[in-house]
Amino acid sequence: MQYIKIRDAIAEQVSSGALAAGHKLPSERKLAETFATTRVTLREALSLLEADGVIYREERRGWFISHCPLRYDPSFDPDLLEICHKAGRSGAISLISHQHKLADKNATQMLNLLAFSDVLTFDQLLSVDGRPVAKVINTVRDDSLGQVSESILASPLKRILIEQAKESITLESYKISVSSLNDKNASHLRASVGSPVLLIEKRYATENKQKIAYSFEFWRHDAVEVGSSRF
Amino acid sequence: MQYIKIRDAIAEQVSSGALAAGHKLPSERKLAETFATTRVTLREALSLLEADGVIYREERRGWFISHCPLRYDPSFDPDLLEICHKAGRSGAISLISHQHKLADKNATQMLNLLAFSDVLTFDQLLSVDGRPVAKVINTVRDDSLGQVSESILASPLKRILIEQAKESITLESYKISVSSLNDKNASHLRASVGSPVLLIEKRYATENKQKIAYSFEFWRHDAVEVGSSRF
DNA sequence: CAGTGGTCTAGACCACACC
DNA sequence: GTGTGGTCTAGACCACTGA
Repeated sequence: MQYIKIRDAIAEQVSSGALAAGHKLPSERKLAETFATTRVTLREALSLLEADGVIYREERRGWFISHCPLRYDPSFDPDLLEICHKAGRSGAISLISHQHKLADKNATQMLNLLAFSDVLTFDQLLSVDGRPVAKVINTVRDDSLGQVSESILASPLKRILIEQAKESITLESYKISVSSLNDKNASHLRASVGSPVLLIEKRYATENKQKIAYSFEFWRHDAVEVGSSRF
Repeated sequence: MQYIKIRDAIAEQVSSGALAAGHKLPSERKLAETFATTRVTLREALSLLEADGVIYREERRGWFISHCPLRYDPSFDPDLLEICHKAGRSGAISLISHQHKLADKNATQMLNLLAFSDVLTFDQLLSVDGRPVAKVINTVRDDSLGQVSESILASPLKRILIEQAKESITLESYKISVSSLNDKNASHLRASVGSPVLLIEKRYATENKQKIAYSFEFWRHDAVEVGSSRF
């Protein structure tokens, strides 16, 4: 199993510090030549390293050394920007798009809506040190927020709900699973279609259990690890 | 992008119910012929489906349709066997191996041990409906348990600690990340080296914060989803 | 023992990133 | 424009599974 040896050789280079976080690996053709193999086998090795979070791929740009992952405690429901700040990284959220629209089947069910209700949906991109690491798809009941300006939609959902909602709101539940990126989400994250991601789903409700909002966060899996804060 | 279409075609077959959970897909050569492509491209498509948890691979045995994932709330620290039971599935834990030994570097640090301390380590395999879905590697301070018989080591760690430890013990912290299987762990899970897994790390301590035990659970990622119980 | 999956080769063409 | 990564072909051999 040649690709195991290649993986180990590259992993060794990374952990020895010969390759620093954020640096680009040599081209696939050069690496294949270095290890006297073909690109197919080499890419097998690189995919393993990607699965382990040692390196990550940017579509058509190449392979890069991963940074230390962010720590994320879902039950505590932290502010995404605060997580970055506390880790000494520079985080930024940009608004990709937003729209008031009729709730689709999924939204109707998740928010317990009547037929023909409106929702506000907005997509965000979280970048850390300039690299897009998470795409967030938010959906909020249209009648639960006051008038919100576009600039506010580039804040973390939790912050928006706290500041704009008419009632006090808490994280009701969350779910974490492994998934893969579709076409659209992949391009925002400069990733390839089908790249593995960590999917974090969150639901918000008022104190008397009325469902208000939910979000899907698609995280590049090398960029985050989930755990209790005390860890 | 041929492999996207192949993925979608197979996913469609699965969600339509034409292929039931646990069933085996046709051989790669047959599928490749069906979709008029080569095995390399076909396997690309299958890998995507695997990443999405739609199907899973058993080493040299082929590809199978995934079951509904188990729900796992790490902060609640559920009993693995109870999770299965509640989901109407039949779960079983088997003891792979166990050993009293000198703590290695990792154990010394995780348990805050003095040099030359002993630990008890034991590896377990969790099977659901006959399929091995998680390998658990446990490490416990040697001086914290009474005499334990081998049969007890086929119980969930939490249960062992509750029943056998001299003091009362709680889950101190946990961590969840995406990882990949090494040689040994892969073979116990009938998986391939490098298969993506969900890694759940847990640490246990006494009420006065003395670290007592920790475990690494390597889950086939199609078999589990993590979330708050209220979800 | 037949067929399967695991691994690997040695190419090819294209669209895109970057210079 | 050059080189890169993304995708695909058409094979091959081996070790193992399962009948």
